[in-house]
Amino acid sequence: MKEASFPKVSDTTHQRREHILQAATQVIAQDGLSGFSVRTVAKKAGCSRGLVEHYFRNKASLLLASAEWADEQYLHRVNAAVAAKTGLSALEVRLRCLLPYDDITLDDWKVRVAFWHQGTTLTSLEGTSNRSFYTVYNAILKDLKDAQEQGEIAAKIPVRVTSEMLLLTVMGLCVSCLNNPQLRTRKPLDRRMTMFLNFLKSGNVADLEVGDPEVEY
Amino acid sequence: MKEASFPKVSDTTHQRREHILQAATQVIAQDGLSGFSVRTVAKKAGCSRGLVEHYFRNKASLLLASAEWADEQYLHRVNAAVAAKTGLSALEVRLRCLLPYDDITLDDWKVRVAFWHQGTTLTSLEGTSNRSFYTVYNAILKDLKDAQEQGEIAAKIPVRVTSEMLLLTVMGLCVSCLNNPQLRTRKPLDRRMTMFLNFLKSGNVADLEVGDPEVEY
DNA sequence: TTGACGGCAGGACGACTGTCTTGTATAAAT
DNA sequence: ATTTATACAAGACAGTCGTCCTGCCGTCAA
Repeated sequence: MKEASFPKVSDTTHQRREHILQAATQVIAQDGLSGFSVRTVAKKAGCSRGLVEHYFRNKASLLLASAEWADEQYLHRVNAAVAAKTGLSALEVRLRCLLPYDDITLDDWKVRVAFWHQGTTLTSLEGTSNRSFYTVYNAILKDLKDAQEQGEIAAKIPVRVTSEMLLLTVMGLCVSCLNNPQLRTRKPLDRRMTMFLNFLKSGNVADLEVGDPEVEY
Repeated sequence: MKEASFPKVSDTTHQRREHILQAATQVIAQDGLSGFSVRTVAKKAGCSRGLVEHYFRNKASLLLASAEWADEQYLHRVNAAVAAKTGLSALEVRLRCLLPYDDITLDDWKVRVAFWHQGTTLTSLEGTSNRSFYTVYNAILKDLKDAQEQGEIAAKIPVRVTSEMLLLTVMGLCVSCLNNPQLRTRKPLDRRMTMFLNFLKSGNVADLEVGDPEVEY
């Protein structure tokens, strides 16, 4: 076998690749897809165009790799945060990892929306967005099932549709935060977070309201 | 007063402007923002670059006008569909107008996502997206209040947070449809629609489930 | 009849794009 | 020691971009 004798991909090589991908997602978050070019990514990464082209066949594959990398990064973060938690407490940190409490998660959502948009044109990106949706969905579903087994929530709650609705709502909330600076501050987000959890525990819409709304529309 | 003697904006002038705006949103829906240029819009509208530049100072203002136009178009459609309805039935058609049942509403969401993305960079677009969100929110809120007065839903349902959650969920659902072709067909959308409505009427999560899910994740 | 002017078309230009290509330096394989 | 392959840099090029600019044509004012 020839492959076995080939030198393993060195650490620095892998690191440089990741470095470029990080730069790429930063460019997208800061300047959008219109500011995303091989040159700007190279500049952000502090290297030459040649290097970027060396690691990525062309612009499209750089974009695809960036989408996958951004997704992985989120999964790493959430897995570290959830740690050994299960049930409702796991669900809570999982959702909190999504909410744009800081600039990092806000940039995450900017990047996600960028890829959603790009996915409407470039079909190769469709799969990535879709896969990451179902990854989060399944994680939430498992949390809810655990919560049910542990008796944290009622047994008659339909976990599948509830998981989906929860995720969809959080998605809607996060993209709303993108163009509403008022919304993406600690208090409004926390209020909605406790709303969701109380709602799950009681299972009744009447218990949705938690305190006064912080903004009047 | 000099303005009074000026000839009114002729119908053809106004129509040509709208024609260009329609072409612009079509370009965005079909080819995305990366395919959106003065030249491509002109070609789609069947006129010259000069004409586009004549009606719109520059590319940015064309983009902004397109965002506002797309928003108006949706409002016209939904107002015509809602007509004299009130309460839950009004709410239902309002939400159904959002769901991507056909290519028109699907393109609508493509365009919306495009502007969300653009809004993360171009702050002049932020306001438009935000305003249109609260327009829909207020409409839903009114429907829910009416439904409450008419006794269609329980009096103790907190209408404000419920309206918000409903809208956020639908937003999340619609963007999910963008990169999940399975989801944007009649049956899955209808199932979720009746879920939402049943949920409002009963007010209990336990009643969320409606039939079997059409897709297993 | 002359002149002004708005609707409209398209040329010109400099900036930027993705990609192809050639270059050099370093390290591994023979 | 010499070949081979890889890591990396940057020049060249053809194309597209937004915008400015000039010009044509029709209409209305004087």
